[in-house]
Amino acid sequence: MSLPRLLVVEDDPEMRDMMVAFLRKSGFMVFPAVNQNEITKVLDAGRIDLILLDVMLGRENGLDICQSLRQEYEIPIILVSALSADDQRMQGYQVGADDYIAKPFNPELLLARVRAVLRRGHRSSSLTYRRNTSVYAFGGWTYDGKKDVVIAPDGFQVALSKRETGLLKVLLANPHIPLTREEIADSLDFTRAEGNALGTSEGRAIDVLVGRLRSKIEAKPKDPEMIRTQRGVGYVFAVDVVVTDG
Amino acid sequence: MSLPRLLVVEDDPEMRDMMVAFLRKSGFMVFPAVNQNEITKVLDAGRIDLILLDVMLGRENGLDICQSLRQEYEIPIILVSALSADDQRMQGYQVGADDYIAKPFNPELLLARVRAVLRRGHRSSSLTYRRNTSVYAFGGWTYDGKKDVVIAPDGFQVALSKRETGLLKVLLANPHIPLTREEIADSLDFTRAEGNALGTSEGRAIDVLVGRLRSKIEAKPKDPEMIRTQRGVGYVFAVDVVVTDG
DNA sequence: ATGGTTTGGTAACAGAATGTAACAGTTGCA
DNA sequence: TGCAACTGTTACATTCTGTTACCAAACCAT
Repeated sequence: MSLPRLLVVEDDPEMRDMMVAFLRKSGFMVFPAVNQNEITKVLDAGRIDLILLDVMLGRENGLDICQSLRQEYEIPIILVSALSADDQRMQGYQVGADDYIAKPFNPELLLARVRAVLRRGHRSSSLTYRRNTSVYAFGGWTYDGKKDVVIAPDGFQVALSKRETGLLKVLLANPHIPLTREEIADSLDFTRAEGNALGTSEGRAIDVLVGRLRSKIEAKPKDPEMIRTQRGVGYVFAVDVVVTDG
Repeated sequence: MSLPRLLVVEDDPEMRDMMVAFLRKSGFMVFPAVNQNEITKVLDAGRIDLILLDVMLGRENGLDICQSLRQEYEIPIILVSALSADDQRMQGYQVGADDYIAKPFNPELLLARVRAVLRRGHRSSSLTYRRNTSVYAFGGWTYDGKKDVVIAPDGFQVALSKRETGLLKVLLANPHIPLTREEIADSLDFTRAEGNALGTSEGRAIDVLVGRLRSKIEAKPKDPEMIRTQRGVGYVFAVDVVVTDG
């Protein structure tokens, strides 16, 4: 099969060259662009499977470009930004971005996100978005958001604590998407300053919480199949999730 | 589906920014306003699903604004106030507010209230508001306010004490809305200074009362389905309530 | 292949929050 | 007036959750 074709939109030469080189080494065909004019040329020239779009583009704005692209293309878009403004991320999802990565980022995380978005294709999914009344089916399990209950494959209800349920919701909202501990913590505790690195024990708290949830929903908690560890990144919910409105 | 759109009316910049940031992170599109003039502009600009309205607005008064809005809009309104005046809360309901939150508040509580009000739409419901002659149906049970009797699903009447009935009324008036122990205590005892934190034993008294009511109306008091515990917040009546005028 | 470093798993602990049995004082009724 | 019911209070038990420490696994340099 052909290599996935990425478009990297970044006006900073050093950053652009670094991203292009790294992604090419990782097995992608990568096309660089500096502004919307160049984006258009690349899109007209051939198939693009995913766009990595910097938000700060000199005189142009990545959010505006994203919105403009959505008028005509269904191509997955990952926004990349150095800014940590809380509302910008939400704005990104509002203009149709599929994911959002904050600079500076671990190249492994970038790779994981790119692969995740490529795998699931274009479909908005965010860390914070949750429909409380939906029913989620995953791996033989069911989570009923309206009744707030978890049903095991054997039909029995499993009691989860508030934090465990919160973590499950985050995972259900982001299947196949690697999540850092910071992202998980942000989703569980909205008062946390987003983007702030976790302290040592805060990160361990996420690890312990993941372990506790695993012990309740994994057939083999020591060899988890649903909540996988992504070393150096965080965790990924490696199971298909079917959502039904309540 | 589209994100719920909230309007936060707060003249204190720090408080407004904090609420806006928190609510945006929680998955809402949030629009700030400082006074009635700005409110009008936001409402004219597009759909608003809920208004969070501070009562103390410099030279303007949130209660007056609420009343004014009710002349023209059916948008749910939650009043937010630092004052603890008992009658102010009643005034709020009288001018058409859907809910009332006293500062300082737990962000989780704010979120829970916003979601509850959005879910049930515009419909007056308050902690203290009670139509004593109504008939309430919930979870197979019935409470007849006129006769002041509780009928179990099996058709038999269940005797509740005065305090237990009082608690039930509070819960029936606020289905799906997390209530703190302070709010429950305020509703049960009108002479209590509203907004005052409960003493240790006062809070335990609410816990014991909840336990006693659970033991009478829950199929499994140790695993309650109607009166759920919301750790760190209080309790929530997690059952649909159908009200019929007597 | 080996040793050192980094990262993640998890058992154990501690503090906070909640459930509840038991007790005592209060209230209402016969 | 006596008694039963009611209700607040207390104390103990249980649950929840963050933190710490130890250990195992993975990774990297030599």
